[in-house]
This record gives sequence, C-alpha cells and structure tokens, in this order.
Amino acid sequence: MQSQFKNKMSKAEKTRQFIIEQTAELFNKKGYAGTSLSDITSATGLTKGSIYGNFENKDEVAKEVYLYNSKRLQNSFIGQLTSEMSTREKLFAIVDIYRKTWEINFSRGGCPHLNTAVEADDTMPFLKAEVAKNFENWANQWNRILEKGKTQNEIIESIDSLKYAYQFIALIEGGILLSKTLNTKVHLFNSLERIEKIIDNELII
Amino acid sequence: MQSQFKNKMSKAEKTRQFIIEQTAELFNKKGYAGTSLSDITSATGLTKGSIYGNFENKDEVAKEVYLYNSKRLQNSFIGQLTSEMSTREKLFAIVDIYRKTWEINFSRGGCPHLNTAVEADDTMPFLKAEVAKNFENWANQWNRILEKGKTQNEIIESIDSLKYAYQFIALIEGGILLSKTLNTKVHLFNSLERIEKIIDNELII
DNA sequence: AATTAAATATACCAATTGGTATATAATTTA
DNA sequence: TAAATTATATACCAATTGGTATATTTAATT
Repeated sequence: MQSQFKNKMSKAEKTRQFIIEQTAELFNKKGYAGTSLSDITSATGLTKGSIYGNFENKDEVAKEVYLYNSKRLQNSFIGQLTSEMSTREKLFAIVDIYRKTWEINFSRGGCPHLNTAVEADDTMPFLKAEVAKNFENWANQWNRILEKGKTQNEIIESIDSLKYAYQFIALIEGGILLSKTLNTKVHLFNSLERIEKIIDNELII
Repeated sequence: MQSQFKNKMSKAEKTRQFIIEQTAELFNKKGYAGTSLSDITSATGLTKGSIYGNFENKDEVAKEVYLYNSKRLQNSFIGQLTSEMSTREKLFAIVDIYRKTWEINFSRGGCPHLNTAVEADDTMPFLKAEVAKNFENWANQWNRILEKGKTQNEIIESIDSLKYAYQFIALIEGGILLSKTLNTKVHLFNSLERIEKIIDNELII
C-alpha cells in the first residue's frame, strides 16, 4: 500500500495519501472526535493550509482514513487463499490470519471496524454507513466460500451460510474487544478456536 | 436506581445523582471526548459552577456515568435467577434477558461496556480499568453458575467454565456491535441462539 | 428566626477548536 | 525557461473547549 504507484501520483495525490497514512493509526487509537486538527498537523508535519488544500474538512480525512484502515485489513488476506485449497483449508486459513495479525493490529489500536462502528454509531451517519457496508461485505466473503463449498460437496447443503458468517464475525469482534480491554490475546484466540470447532462440527461434510 | 433513598440524600448527593442520570445516555451515545461541558449543562439545566461543585472534573463525571450505566445493566438481572431454577434454566434465563432488553439498550446507545472499552482503550486508562473489571466480573458470574452446576451434577465436570464464559461474552458483544451497526436485532439474536446451542450441546449433562 | 454552612450561578479565563483568505512557494505545462 | 497552475504556509477568525474565582442563593443547624 505505502508506496505503490507513488511515481504515478501527482504531488497532491501523494500528499493526500501521506496525510492518510500518517494519521491512520492516530484516528484508530484516539477516535474521530478525539483527534484534533493540530494532532493531524503535528503527525504529518504539514500545516492546516495543506490539510485543507487536500481535504474538504476533517470529516473527509476521517472517512478516507477509515477506508484506508479497512483496506489494510483486507490486504492481509490477499494471497492467503488459493484455488487448490479445500474449503476447510480456506476457512482455517482465514481464522489463522487473525492469529498472525493480532500483534500488529493490536499495536495499531485494534480493529478499525469495531472502533469506527462504536464511535460513529450515534454521531457520524456517513461513517456508520461505511462500516455497515464493510460488515456486510465481510459476511458475504465467508458466505461465498461456504456456498462454493456446498457445490463442491465439502459443506453441508442445509446450513444457513450467512448466519454462520455473522456468528463468526461476532466472535472475532467480541474476541478483539476482550483481548484489547484485558490486554491478552487469549480471548481472541479462544473465539477463534470456537470458530474452528463450529466449522469442523457443523459445516464440513 | 432513579429515586431510591432520594429522601436520605443531601442536596449535593441528589444533584450529583441527577447530573449522572441526565447525562448517562448522552455519554453512552456521543462518547466521552464527544460530550462537552455545555452538553452536560444543557442536558441538566444546571451551570458549570454546579457541575464543578459536585465533580472534580469532566473525567469524574465520565467515570461515574459509566459506573451508573453498568449498574443499570446489572440491575436488569436482579430477580431473574432464583435458587429453584436448574442450571440450564438459569443460563437460558440470562440469555433471554439480552433479548428482552435489546430495545431499551439499543435506544440508549447500546452496551456501555462495549462503547466505553472501545473509546477508553488507548486514551483513558482509568476508564479502561473499570471496564476491564466489569468484563472480568461478568465472566466470573457465568463461571460461578457453571461451577455450581458441576457440583449439582448438571454441568459436565471436565469443561473449562471460564473459557466458555468469555466465548459467550464475545458472542454477545459482537452481536450487539453488528445489530447496532446494521440496525437489526437479528445478529444479536443469532449470537444468543449460538450460546444456547453451545449450552445444550456441550455443557449440560 | 438568625447564623452558619453548603450549593449554585455569574462572569470570567487562557487555550484550543475547526476553518478560511491570502500570500508564497513549488510544480507542470507550453 | 517563462507562464500558468497547483500546492503549501502564514496569519488570522469566531466559536467553543475545560476550568476557576467569586458572588449569590439556598438549605441546615442552633
């Protein structure tokens, strides 16, 4: 993400990207209400003029930062699933990504979906809508894998894929919440184990 | 909560309580960074002088509001469990409380533990510590019921009660998150169903 | 009822908030 | 390389922030 296509970018595009990258962790940790414009200027070394030359207002920065953060998460999945894998292998690979990325996600302030959803919920409808979209996409990704698994006779036909998808997401987000608050990865890992158990006991033929 | 012992309270104690009650929903919805002192004064009809006469600073209001909100949740459990109930009945009764209280909790801004944990995590250590305590207490409550169930030969001896407790909490908090963000109770209810399934399939003798 | 003590309101404070108009500097384009 | 364009910095703005000293009102005690 950081510097791909940077050569093709105009100065403004680069600066825009730079601002987003430099404030992404800040927003994820301190929240949108908690991150001030002076936080942004001191994190980037730029001035207000430059920020407002590249973004309409603070809300636009917030939105782009959230989109950037959620893209970052998505990117950690790229290349992890190959078409040769069985459905079970795919599902377990996904679960394992959360184990592998815990440390880095933890140090960057935790899951941006969780953080943004909670803060935006009653105060920033435009952001809430973005998170909602991402949760739905996320559920659809689980769903697609399961549905494909059905056609390949690897997943039990009668199960409600989407219902399982949302249970998995709930377990992951709840696990992240507990692990961040109680400062130990065991709760997230505990949730992930549960997901694996469900997969083996209820989904796989 | 609202007016018990109000007669025994001094004027200051009443005002303190009044401020907490009037701003509880506000803080839960807008967050601690998002709720300003003028929000507090206009919600209460009081002046800054009165607020600062009863609280040391905004942080103390925030902390007391969180304690009040979490007490409110606890209160919805009072009287729901009786000693005549079987362990299974107790567990199912708890799960059902989340169904029954969804509407009211939803309209008040969602779960204060979830909201506070997410915001306080990287910014307000004194609040984070309070939430951590509450999560642990919550897990211990599940744990106690399960452990007692073991002694009564209702729960399988070999299971790790606390591990199940944290899975249940993860499912509930994750479900609340999804339901709030996607504006439908089905996700929370979906998580609650999962908890019931786990109870019947893995815990009950 | 008068005095004392406690609670609340008023009026202020410096610092910070998000945001803008304009000047200056740096890139592109011709 | 000069002109046109774009990007960034400076200096400002009114409004709001959390907080305080002091005056005033209200309640408790004698």
